[in-house]
Amino acid sequence: MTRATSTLKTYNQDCSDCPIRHRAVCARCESDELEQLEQIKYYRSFEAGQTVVWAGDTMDFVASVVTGIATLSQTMEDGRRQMVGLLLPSDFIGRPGRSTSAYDVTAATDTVMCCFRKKPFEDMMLRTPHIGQRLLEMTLDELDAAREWMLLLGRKTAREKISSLLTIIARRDASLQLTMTDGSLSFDLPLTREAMSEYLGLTLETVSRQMSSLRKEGLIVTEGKRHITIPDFDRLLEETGDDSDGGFLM
Amino acid sequence: MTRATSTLKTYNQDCSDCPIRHRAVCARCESDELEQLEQIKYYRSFEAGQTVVWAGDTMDFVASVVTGIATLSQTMEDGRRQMVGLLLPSDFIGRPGRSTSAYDVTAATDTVMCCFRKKPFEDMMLRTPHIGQRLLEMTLDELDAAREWMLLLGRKTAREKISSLLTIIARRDASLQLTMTDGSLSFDLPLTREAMSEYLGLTLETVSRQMSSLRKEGLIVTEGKRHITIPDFDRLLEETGDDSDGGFLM
DNA sequence: CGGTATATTGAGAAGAGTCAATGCCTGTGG
DNA sequence: CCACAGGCATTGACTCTTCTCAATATACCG
Repeated sequence: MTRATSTLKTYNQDCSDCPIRHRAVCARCESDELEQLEQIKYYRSFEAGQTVVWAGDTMDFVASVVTGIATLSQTMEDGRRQMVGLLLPSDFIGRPGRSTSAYDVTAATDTVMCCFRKKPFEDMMLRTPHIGQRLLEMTLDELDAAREWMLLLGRKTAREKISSLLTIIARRDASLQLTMTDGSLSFDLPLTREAMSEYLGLTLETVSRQMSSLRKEGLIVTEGKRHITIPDFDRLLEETGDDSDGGFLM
Repeated sequence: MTRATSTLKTYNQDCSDCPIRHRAVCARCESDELEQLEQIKYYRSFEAGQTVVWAGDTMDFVASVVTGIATLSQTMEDGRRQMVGLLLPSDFIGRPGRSTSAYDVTAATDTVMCCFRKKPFEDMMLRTPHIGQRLLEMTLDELDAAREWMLLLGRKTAREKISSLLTIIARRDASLQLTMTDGSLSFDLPLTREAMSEYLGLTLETVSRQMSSLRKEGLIVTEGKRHITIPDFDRLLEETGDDSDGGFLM
């Protein structure tokens, strides 16, 4: 692997500049602990579409997503695929104490990861409770997310599934940063139709049809293939099947 | 709450006699740590069908399932329900650091739980790494299980879903204890058809039809409503859609 | 022995899948 | 700078699985 690109260089300096410093597995670390982590960390970048590891392959590192989006998916013998996780910046990849990956890990967009060599990381976990504590917290959050996704996969209609996915991505983009003006939200879909279908347990065609149907009804506006605007977020929310008032609004 | 029943008494003595001693959240505890846990633990029993907590209710305890089976499920406004977890003996209920339950917790069979008052348990977690470590391990296992279930919910056919559920229950019963004679397995289904349908993301009628179909083809034999015999486990395994050789056989 | 829960079965409707054709961006090379 | 290729997305027609609604049947409880 060649020298880090300039994008990478930006991060390769110092944990204190890191955009995910306070949300990742290192969130609770003190500065001396961060120094130790810096000894065993290195950055890797992946292009959109590139596979990070295949299910069953040995993984000699664990990692945090710094920028970009990665996906976890499972494949059946006959090729049916189901995405089982969507990894956003600060999310953790790999399982301490296990040497192989249980899932295919793929970069959905261009992605930068902060990797730790597995053995040193595991050793450090033993003497640094802050890491294990934070990892427990993050794992519990992921478990909640997985369970919410189970409800979507098991019980929601195609239209509800699409609406749910769009609101989730919109919410995330809105909270993490950008783009709300008059009350409308607008963002770039980081997933292809195929990736969406793998996430939602649908076929690509059904995804496409439902997107068209939402577009025809004015619930979303599309621009090019991937840019989405949601003129009225609450109206889209009503299509998700979720408790409209219950959950927190962004 | 009245005095413990005779069944409860059996457990109420001593962690060292506990049937889940080496698998539950306390698995790694030393004897002095167990003594501390004994100070804050108490047993509760639930009858089949009884609700342990409703989603949204405050939960002032966390618990381990000692005997029996409990379920976690989510409900949509219009009544659609999806089970998101099946809790077997040694599984953990509740989330440290959260005061309300995210799910309905229901006893599927008569169940005994070893409960810990939440606040003392959380305090103890802070000074007892063994507990947090074990909980992390268990949570990662649950996350894996949830992700496997996502594949089932998103991609498997009704027949594959039923076969998968039956093999999972059969495997568990076989490993935990009993009943294999000539190569056939036999066990009591701990779930009603309705509970099965909630778990599998199907309707009750579809569950029933698929059970009948498996019965007609001789893949299972039923006796009464709930007792199942699997004459040829491998043959049933082929119906699950899973990698036949890959995974460990019981 | 009857009553109530639970489970089975049937017929028809509906949602999503399949197969196939067409359309639309993006980026590359002439 | 334009044209065209290749990947991605859309749309259509038809099929098939699963759901829905409704009627029985069967097991389990007192």
